[in-house]
Amino acid sequence: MTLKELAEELNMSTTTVSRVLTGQEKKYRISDKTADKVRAMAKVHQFAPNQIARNLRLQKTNTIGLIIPDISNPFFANLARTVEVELRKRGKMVLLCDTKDETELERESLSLLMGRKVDGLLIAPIGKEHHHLIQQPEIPIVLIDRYFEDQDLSFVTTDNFLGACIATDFLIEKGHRNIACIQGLLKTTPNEGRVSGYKKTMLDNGLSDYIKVIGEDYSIANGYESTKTLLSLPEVPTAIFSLNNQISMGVMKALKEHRLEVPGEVSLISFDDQPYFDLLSPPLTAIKQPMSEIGRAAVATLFELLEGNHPPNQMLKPLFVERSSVAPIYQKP
Amino acid sequence: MTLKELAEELNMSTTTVSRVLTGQEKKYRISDKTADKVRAMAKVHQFAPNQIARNLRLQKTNTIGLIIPDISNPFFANLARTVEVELRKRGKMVLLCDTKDETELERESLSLLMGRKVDGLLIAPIGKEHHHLIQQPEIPIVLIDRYFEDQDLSFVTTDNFLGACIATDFLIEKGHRNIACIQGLLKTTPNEGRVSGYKKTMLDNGLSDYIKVIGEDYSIANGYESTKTLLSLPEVPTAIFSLNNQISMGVMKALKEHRLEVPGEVSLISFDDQPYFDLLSPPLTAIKQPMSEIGRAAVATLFELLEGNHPPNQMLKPLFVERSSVAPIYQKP
DNA sequence: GTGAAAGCGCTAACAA
DNA sequence: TTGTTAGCGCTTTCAC
Repeated sequence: MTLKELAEELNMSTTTVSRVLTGQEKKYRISDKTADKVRAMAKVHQFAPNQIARNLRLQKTNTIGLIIPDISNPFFANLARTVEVELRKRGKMVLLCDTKDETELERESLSLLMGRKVDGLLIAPIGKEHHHLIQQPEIPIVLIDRYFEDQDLSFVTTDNFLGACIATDFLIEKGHRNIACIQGLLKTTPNEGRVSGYKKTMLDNGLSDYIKVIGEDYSIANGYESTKTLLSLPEVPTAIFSLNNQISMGVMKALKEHRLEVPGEVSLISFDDQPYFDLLSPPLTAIKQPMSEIGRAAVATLFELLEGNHPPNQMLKPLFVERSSVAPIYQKP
Repeated sequence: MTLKELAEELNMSTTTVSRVLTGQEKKYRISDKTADKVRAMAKVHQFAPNQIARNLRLQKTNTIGLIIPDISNPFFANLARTVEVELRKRGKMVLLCDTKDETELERESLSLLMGRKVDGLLIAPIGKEHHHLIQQPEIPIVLIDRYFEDQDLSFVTTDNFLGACIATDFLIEKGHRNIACIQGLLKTTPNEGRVSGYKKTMLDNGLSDYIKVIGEDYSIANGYESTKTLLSLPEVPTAIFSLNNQISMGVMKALKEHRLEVPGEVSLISFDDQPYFDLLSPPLTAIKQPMSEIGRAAVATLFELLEGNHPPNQMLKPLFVERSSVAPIYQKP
């Protein structure tokens, strides 16, 4: 049923009906009697305005595009959930695009979403290239997790540097000196932040000789291979700091294969906490990113942008979740 | 830039431009020269048609609504990924709704998506109520995972009955007799299928005295509490069959707290495989649902429906993934 | 207080 | 081979 049909049935103009249904009755001083009649009839017919027509007329879709590299990664799945819930609260819906970590798909997603005239964009970019992120015409964009120093797009992210400092500090306090770091995707801001935090802390503690960064992406395979490499070193590290959850899984797998006990023989801290970390053997000590906060902050930032403001970028504090994958070094002389 | 502006710049009618850009040049025998000019100019201006206007005119949005109870559950996250990728291949985008396992939100999502005139709906329903799933006007709907016997909506699901039979059979073959089953949400088809499979297999093997079904939803808490109850029984089961991944996490937690060794003292099989099952201690034996296949089948079914066909419902075969959480019973007399 | 009519940007029936 | 025009369903300016 259309607005027009409804109006005909009521013997009124579409204007009046529309005004009542969009809550502008006061503004146009429509009589209560008329308004009530309209509402009653609308209810009877379960009338719902055609959003497409509405969008076209209003030049606004109440739709936000959400672009993420891999929704099957729990990190992003959690993010997607918070974002969806927050946006819905504010009357927006989300068009989801999974880029499968392929820049080409990211580019494509972006133009598809622009064609659909989304009101704004929430992007967890892949991060290798990023100039395609700025589109014509410009619409509000908030980057999540990864961002770019040479572009002034708004972003919300974890304070990766701080997180890495906390993790490294903790290991050092437990007496570790030979601490290796297995990194994720090179040249992406989170990775660089984490690596810097690690390096800085090592340096500050006079452990520059032990600084060892290895690895190249956020994958199980990378964690696995990198660990194997570390184990083949003349001086095997007593602790590993792994820069995301997937890498940690690879590390665990390799360690298990080599029958090395954690934390007895090798200690491990992971960036990115996950619910199942509790159930691993041993339960993994981790730096937890505040996912819900990130999601909420991203949405809030986007709304500021939509309202024409200039919200500040946000670096949210990570949490330290101590479990039992780190042992003091003096246990093993 | 709009089609009209483009046409003006080319000194042509919008009709011609539209025809070329929608690939109907042959049909209307538009001269190559004209067509080339149009394409060239469109490229120069990076013209992309306004999809909102297009949708309104065509009465079709090329958008599919995806409604799921919890995208942060890896089961649904995986599903969402396959679905998104498959739909995109076929030129559709997805509007995502997370219902947080609340029927009210499911209802709301449905009407929001109807208002946006999605071409079809993919729903993993919560399953407690379901009459709101049939909307006016009717549009193609495919249910995923859960479905309803008394409604003839198309569905794609795992053969839950078969999966449960395989799991139970395996335990029995290993010599277990006292096998408990921790179930998920009551009165939902997957749960009922799994429970029936368990019961049937126990019955067929003359173990009716040992049939024990406990639990009430798909949560970690339920797995945890139910396990505690089982452990307080005079005759503690030698094996537990847990009906989903979340429940299994709760089971593991409770078992760990009680310092019961798996599989030494209690064996465990889980419905729903997850990547991290490999890393648990011990690695969990599981019944794996073919997520990618389910996603692909759901999309394929939806397209059949969109084309006016009557595709058959699908029950896909689960896979048995043997790891090391089940021990033969004679190890423990 | 209410309504007529224009127009958002596109496609397609009909005309030429 | 190309163009004119109506209309998808809604909101809103302007008029009464």
